[in-house]
Amino acid sequence: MAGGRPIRALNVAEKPSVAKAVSGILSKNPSSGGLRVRDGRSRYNKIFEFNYTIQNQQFQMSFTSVTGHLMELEFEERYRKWHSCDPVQLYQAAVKKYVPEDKLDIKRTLEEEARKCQWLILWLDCDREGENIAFEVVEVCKQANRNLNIWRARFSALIDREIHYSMQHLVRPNQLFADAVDVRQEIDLRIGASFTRFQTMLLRDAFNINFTTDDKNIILSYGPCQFPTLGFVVERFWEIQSHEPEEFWTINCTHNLEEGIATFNWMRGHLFDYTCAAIIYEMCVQESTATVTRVRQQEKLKYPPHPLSTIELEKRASRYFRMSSEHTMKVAEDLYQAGFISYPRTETDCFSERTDLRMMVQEQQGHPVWGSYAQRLLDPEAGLWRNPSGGGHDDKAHPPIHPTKFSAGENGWSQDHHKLYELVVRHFLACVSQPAVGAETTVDIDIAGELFSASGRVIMAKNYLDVYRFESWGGSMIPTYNFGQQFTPTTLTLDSGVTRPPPLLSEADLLSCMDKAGIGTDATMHDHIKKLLDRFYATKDSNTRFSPTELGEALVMGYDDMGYELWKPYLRAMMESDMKAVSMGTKSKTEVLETCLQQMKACFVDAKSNKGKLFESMAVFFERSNRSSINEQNTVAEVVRRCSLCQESDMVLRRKPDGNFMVGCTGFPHCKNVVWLPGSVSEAVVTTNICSSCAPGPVYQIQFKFRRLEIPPNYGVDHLGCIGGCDDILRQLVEICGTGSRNISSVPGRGPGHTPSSSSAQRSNSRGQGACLYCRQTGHSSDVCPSRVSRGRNVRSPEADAQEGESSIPCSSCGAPCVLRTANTASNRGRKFYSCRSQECNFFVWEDNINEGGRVARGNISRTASNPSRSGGRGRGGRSGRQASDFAFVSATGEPISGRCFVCGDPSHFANVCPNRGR
DNA sequence: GCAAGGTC
Repeated sequence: MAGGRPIRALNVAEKPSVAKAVSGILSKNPSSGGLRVRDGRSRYNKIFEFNYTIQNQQFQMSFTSVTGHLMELEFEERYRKWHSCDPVQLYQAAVKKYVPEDKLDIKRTLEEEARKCQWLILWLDCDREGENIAFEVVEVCKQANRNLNIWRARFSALIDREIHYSMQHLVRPNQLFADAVDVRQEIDLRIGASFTRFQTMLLRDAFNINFTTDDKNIILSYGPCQFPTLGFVVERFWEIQSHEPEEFWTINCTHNLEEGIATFNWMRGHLFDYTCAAIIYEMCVQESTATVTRVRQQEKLKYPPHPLSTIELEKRASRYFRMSSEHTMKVAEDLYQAGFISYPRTETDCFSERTDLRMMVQEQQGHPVWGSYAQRLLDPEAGLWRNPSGGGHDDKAHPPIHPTKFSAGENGWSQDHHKLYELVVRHFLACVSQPAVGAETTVDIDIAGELFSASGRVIMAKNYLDVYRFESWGGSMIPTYNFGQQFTPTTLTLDSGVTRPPPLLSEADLLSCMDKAGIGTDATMHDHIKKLLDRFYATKDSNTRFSPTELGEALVMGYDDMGYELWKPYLRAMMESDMKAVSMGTKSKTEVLETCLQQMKACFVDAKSNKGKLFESMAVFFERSNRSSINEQNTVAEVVRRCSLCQESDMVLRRKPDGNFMVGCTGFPHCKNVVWLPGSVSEAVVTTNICSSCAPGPVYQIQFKFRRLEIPPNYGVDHLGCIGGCDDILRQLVEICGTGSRNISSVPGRGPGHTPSSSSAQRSNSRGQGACLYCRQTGHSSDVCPSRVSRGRNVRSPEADAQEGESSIPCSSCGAPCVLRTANTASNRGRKFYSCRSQECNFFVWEDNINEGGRVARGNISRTASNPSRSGGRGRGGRSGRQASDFAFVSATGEPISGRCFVCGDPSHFANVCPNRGR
């Protein structure tokens, strides 16, 4: 590059702080002539000036910034109004990128500066969005100065060496990265706007959604990020609702010594089969001497967390302080703006090797609470320092969140500012500390062939736990044992428990789900969560756990009933992989856009024709509204034909407040032309088929669905009909069923459709009333419908567990699997029993014996203090020589319960020695 | 009035 006259270059960063930081670094050299600052058109985006040399060429640098995206994507004016078009048109409607009003001042600064420069150097963040913003800046600057020489600086941290290196090794901007973002923007806009308009106009006025005083303004939004987020909440809620508690049993053993108490856990964990657990327990009781089979001592380390990314900050603030992710980001932004912490929106969880970590620790030495810990960290003799280990994420744009300025608390800080700053500092100090060290002892014992294990832990060095007060690592003592040592347990109990459903999703859980599925970015995840609350789709309790509202559940249920997974994260995942393909150049921008929008349009059209499902799911929770007749004018009605009476307006298909359909003239009340349809219509959709005989045309045919129970058996449920006068079937059904022109209850003999419930009390019970939404049978509600089991809402059903021949329990005699079978003998036909699969073993037990006779001792049963007998018995097979009659059981309350055989019910022996077994 | 993504 030649020397000579200095070149004027305009540098642009993504945010003011980066413009300031990079200018500061580049102007440190005395030859820079110092750093000068002047105002631009925007009060936030200053312009920094300094001199710089790139490969012997002198430059006069101006360095300014934007604030994120400079442009927005929007539909052309004629599509902006909600009623301007059928939402389906939004899949083709023209869109344009423009600079919104509040960014015009930045645009003007860029134009003015660009005119004075020969070079444009782009310092946007080095991610896809940054690259897209770079091209927005290029577009604006090029319009002002077509001859600009355009360069891109690539940097991953605001560190002197790296910034200088970037400036000396400028590259060209990457169009493919920017294209990928263009694809995302367009898809998000078209899908979001079309579905939001569709479902809002369809449902808002049709139902009484009583969330606000003015629920006319409620928006039922759909978005490719917000809906899957709602999906996570609803799915967990359904999982909890469909949980069926299942009883299980476990054997616990304790041993008390002067040194302490050891609690031994059964290696089998727990068994769901009582008989099996009880028989094993019985064996243990009869041969209750415990033998130590292994003593293991190990050093265990508990590592400090990785450096702090945004999602971790949000999750931990939620867990430790119950702060919402949205509030956390607000407070973090304040701390960042005031210079106390680094940039809070980062995916990076590892520090660059060039970061001066020790200097950051030094800053904290004077703090009254954690200052002494910082001092210890810097003392080589303390041996507390450890270079932080990263979690493998790097957004190449920002470092992990860390303190940037010391503070012992500022005057203007709220409690939450204090808490969050403390979390950032303690987390940072923890990251550069040694892990906590513990000595763990594990003792395995054998009782009658069953294995149990106990462990204890002594904390040897707390290390990072000294400063990271949010985490703990419990220590527990265990007495000393030696290999081969034998002892008699102090207690040996058979305890029962019940499986519990998972808890509602916490905010931290929700963030994890989103992170895993790639929903949102570090900077937007909290927005999506907040949107669920703002849209009344979900609520958050004081424990930061989320439940869907009836509205949220109804919407997800509606789409689920249609068979779409629009509420699942797959659409976003598909878009993400397509975006990657675009950014790699393996797929073109147009190809991805066309394919995705084509698929989504087909889905939208299908959803529109299946809107009855959304109506049905909404009707489960909400009353129909009387506003709908007026406001249905606002929905985009489907045109059937030009009105043959007034010949001025269209005849459109409408659904009335009572749920019935009609075709009426839009010229009403001036023109009163109307075609009444049969009252038995449950769904009606105008098709694109044109009737070949009715005139004047076109008259579009309508696809009808009739309620089976309301039409004669010789008529089909599905019918493609015409209202132009040519359709005999339609005419006959009007005669037979009547029209939907009267109130449904006044038509005798007509089966109920989805009659709107008339009170809130009724509404709250609506799930248990009327026909099931799924199979339309009465007697159960849709959420427990057996036909839904396979679709995942009911996680498990008892019927599914009791499959003929399914291997379900280990044989208590030989250990081989027992299978559940159904008897086919004359006396026991249909009766279920378990039998052992082994040819050598003939273990057999009636299932109803287990349920009725087996549970003789509910709750905890344990051995009494009486001495166990080891005298030979009359049993056969397995572990011989046991006799049950010497034993008594006590219940959890200490009352004695005599033992009883689970096979034949005889109290004189146990099942494993039952003479009737296998008969 | 709608999305999600930047950012103040």
